[in-house]
Amino acid sequence: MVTLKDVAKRAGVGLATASRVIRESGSVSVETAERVRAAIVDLQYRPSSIGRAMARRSLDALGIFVPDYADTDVRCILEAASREARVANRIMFVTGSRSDGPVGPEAIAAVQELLDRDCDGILVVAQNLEESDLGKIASMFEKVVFIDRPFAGNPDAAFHVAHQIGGRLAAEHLWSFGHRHFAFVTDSLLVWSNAAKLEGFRAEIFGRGAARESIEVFESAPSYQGGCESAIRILETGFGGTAVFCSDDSMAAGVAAGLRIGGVSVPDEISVVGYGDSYAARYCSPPLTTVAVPAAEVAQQAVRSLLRRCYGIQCVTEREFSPCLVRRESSSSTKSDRGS
Amino acid sequence: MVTLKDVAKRAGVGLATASRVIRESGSVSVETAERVRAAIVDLQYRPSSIGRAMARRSLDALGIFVPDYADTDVRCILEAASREARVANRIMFVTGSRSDGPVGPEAIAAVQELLDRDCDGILVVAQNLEESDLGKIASMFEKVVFIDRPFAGNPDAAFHVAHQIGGRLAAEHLWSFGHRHFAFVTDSLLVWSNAAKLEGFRAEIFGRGAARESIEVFESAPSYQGGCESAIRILETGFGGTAVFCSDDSMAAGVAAGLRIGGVSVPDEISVVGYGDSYAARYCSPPLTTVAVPAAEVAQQAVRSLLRRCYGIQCVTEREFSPCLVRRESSSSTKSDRGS
DNA sequence: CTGAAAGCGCTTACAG
DNA sequence: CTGAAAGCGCTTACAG
Repeated sequence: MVTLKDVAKRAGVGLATASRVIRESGSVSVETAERVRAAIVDLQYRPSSIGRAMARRSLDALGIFVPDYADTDVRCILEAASREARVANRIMFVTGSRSDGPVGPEAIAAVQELLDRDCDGILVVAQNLEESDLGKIASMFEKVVFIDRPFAGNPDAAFHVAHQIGGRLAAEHLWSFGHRHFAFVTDSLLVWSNAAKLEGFRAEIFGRGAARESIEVFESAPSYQGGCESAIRILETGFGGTAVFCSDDSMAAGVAAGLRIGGVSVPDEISVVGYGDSYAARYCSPPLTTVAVPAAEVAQQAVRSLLRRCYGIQCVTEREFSPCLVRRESSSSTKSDRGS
Repeated sequence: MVTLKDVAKRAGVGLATASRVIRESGSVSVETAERVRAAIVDLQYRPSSIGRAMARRSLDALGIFVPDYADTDVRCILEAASREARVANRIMFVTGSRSDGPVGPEAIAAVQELLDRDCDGILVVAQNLEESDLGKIASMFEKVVFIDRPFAGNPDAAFHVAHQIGGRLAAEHLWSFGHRHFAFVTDSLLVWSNAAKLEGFRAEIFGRGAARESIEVFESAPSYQGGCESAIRILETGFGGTAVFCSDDSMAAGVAAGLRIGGVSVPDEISVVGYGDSYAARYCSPPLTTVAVPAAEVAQQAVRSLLRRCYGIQCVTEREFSPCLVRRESSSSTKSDRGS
């Protein structure tokens, strides 16, 4: 392996000088620099990032933990995060769950591994984590940023979409179409984002004077299958409403299918609104009205804030991320009262 | 920062001994080991991976280049790759394209960066690269493995699905339903996987005695939109066939939609078969018959082969990855000759 | 502008 | 079983 020492010897200079021309720091005379550069080319020298890391005590690396690659947003997050790091001349370590066990312990183990790897900062995709998990992680290491979930213990360390606004948008949209009685379909209200969507939805609906009973909640698995099952339960319970808001597009696609199976037409009899603007929303039939979410921007800003904290790199960082409504064909104005 | 030296001093032993008990290598008396462990706990010592990397001249890290996160398989690939690396106690650096420019130069630049980071081995998701790009990359570094594309320059360094078989499966399926005249819709035959799908499709169809004209090729953008446009062109050219095979599910979903817009029913008048078994296939209407692909296994085996080459870690590695047909509702037996 | 030297935190023959 | 020492490839005061 060719080292700096070889370069210095070849160029007839000291180690320090050779280092200076490579780092382009400090002052070196033009001729000396020229000689060093020639030596580098001759020897095909490549600096060792390990040696540099040793001396500087940093790998210039960030780490990211991704609990669930199946999630729609993860693609955007990873892409935006690795790009943002690269632009700042940092590299990104990725790590995921090892098993399908509870995500809290997985996240903690992963963060520990990332720390053992001497990352300067860590990003945690935290959508399925609980406040207490975030607390534990934050106590392990100071330079952590959470994505897709707020952190009461340190709000500045969390970047996430304002899902309450997403819920409001869906409510507003359905209300304006004349709907007054709703079902909310979700996988679990223990997941922060789902609770936030419902919170916003409720705030908007109740704010317009509707009664508490006008929103019924149904829970099932976070999948097409789960949505289908919810639809069946909705029909079985004699649901008298005209609109279903789902916390996830796959579920919404399943709900639409399940309703159709049950003989209910979408959107003529029941409108369905999804969330996420994923493939499921675009390709299902009818294409879903849904709430689109700026996942990439969230990740980008999260990385930037980490870069600032780790390296003092200054860049503008936004903190507000609002979703927006995408109108498609699964929602329409109420045609008839389904007679409840 | 607490270092090994601190631990050794505290335990009253030499550096070498402390190192031995941490690495659990070499022989150390039970009592000594006990004292060292106590010191580690007392001081909350965490070994520095940078120090270790310096001494061992390896970060125990692999790198992966992902050209396009939008690709369906990428999720599986990243998940499988990072998991497989982690199981072997290695970490994974991720890097993607910086721009939307040509992927060849992007890949080369990324590999160079990964090398500069002292990765021990590199994975390249190579679906959109050309043989010459792979050649250049292979000449930069020996320990590279390509995913999703064969490499004539070194077949053992490439792991990919046998898309020819995927093409055959689609052909077999459609043929058995009585179809004899086809359209193949793709974004570009310059992409290896697309060419392979068509090659397999043709081999099967021609092998059954069909004429060359029985397969017409249409090219458009690799998206729903593109598929839609292809469908319109197919109808405009007075296509007399009864089946469309697409190199990609999104395009197939678009084709189905486009045909419907053109007044042609799917699958009653024209059958559509997609490729990839992505969300688009599951959620579009009608759900698409498609070819499912073992993307995760390909990535897993690619990582394993790299682990073997970089660290001599032995594990069974498969080299054959066959897709399989998923029958859904977009294909059926020919009802009528569309009179060509 | 330049270079010798110390130091970053480990591992690993080697000698005892 | 144990420890002093050399070495991994850089960076960076410091003195000249």
